[in-house]
Amino acid sequence: MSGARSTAIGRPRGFDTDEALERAMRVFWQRGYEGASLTDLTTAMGITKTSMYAAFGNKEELFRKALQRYSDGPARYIESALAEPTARAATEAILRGAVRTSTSPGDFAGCLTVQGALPSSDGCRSAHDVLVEWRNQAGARLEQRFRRAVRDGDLPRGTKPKRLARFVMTVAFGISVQAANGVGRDTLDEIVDHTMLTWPG
Amino acid sequence: MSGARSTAIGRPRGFDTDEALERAMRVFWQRGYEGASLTDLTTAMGITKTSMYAAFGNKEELFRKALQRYSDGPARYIESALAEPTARAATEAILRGAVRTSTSPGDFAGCLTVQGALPSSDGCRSAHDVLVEWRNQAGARLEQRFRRAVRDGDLPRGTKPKRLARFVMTVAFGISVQAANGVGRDTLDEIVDHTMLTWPG
DNA sequence: GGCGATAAGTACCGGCCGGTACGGAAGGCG
DNA sequence: CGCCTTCCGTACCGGCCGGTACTTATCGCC
Repeated sequence: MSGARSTAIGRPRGFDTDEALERAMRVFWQRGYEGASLTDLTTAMGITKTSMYAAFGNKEELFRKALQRYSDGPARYIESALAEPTARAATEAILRGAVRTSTSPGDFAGCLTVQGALPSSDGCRSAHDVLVEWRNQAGARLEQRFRRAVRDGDLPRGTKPKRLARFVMTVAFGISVQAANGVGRDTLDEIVDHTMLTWPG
Repeated sequence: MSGARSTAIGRPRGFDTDEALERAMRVFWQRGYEGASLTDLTTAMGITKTSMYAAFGNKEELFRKALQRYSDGPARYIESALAEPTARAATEAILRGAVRTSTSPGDFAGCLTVQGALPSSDGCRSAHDVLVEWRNQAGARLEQRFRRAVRDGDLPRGTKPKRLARFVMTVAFGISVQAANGVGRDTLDEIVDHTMLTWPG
């Protein structure tokens, strides 16, 4: 991000962009795109609006970068889940990960990518679209993982990867709604238990 | 609502409150509580702000009434689902109903009670709380239905009603997120098919 | 120290937010 | 008809929204 050109000229930045972005991410997580005002964001980030605009562009770009950070941080479990040796293990890792992230103590209930901007008031259309894309892509990657599993004989021959992936993602999304509703970690883990009982084959 | 006192005095109302509320409900459905501005609402309702305030109180009360209308209209399927003869039929009715309502053509994708206000920016805390309450109550009623089913031998003796109800509600919530994501009715029905395969007993 | 470059802080922008004051319009009733 | 009551339309409120112009502070380099 910071050019880090051989020679850095000018007054150096007075804050840590990574930490500021982390804090912004949490505000978006808690309040959603619309609900997070610039005042909320910059206050949490500990900087002024001008600094925010200089460092991140505008609110929309800040959100995009916060979402990226979310993917690399709290939602990293998706990446590692896909690397699990079996489709079943991948699924359970995703669901357990969703539970853990949606209920991490000290953080906020729910999932940034679900709470962020479900409805689409005109003003936040682009944030909405980014999240739709994010969610669909997550499903697509799981589908691809399942497709490979069928090819490898890890899943029964008749299994439809797309359908199974959509089912798993549906449960994952539902989990984050339940978490936002105040349902606790243990209860959500029971839901995962129940879901895993239904595994094909 | 309208007093309808034996003698109606004064200038009569120039619009149909039911239809206005219906239209307001749809705006909330599409945009969520925060995303629906008074201008959006009154424009869709075809009345002025003053008329709206006189007839419904304020934005928050309007939302509450719109939610009630949603319960009595698009979400009526929950009521009838609970009256199904078996727990399995009730579950399938809820899930199919969620699919149908979340994807009714001409209306908007998703479910008012999920899209309405998932995150809680300070300004919409009360709308948020109302929806949390709504969702939890829906789950509680399903749980009670399951509890009866266990008592009646309709569900296997070991079944945990609370757990099963939460699972079903999780899938239902997930369905509405998927619908908001643009997933179509047929695909969602496949998810219901898949879910029903897992029925205990 | 002086200069160029970048960041930080202040004060402000037009616009929309939810909500309201007020005067006129439209009905029943004597 | 006048009168009372209720509703409608306009014009407006303070406050916050996302975003910005301009000044001041802090750096590297010569």
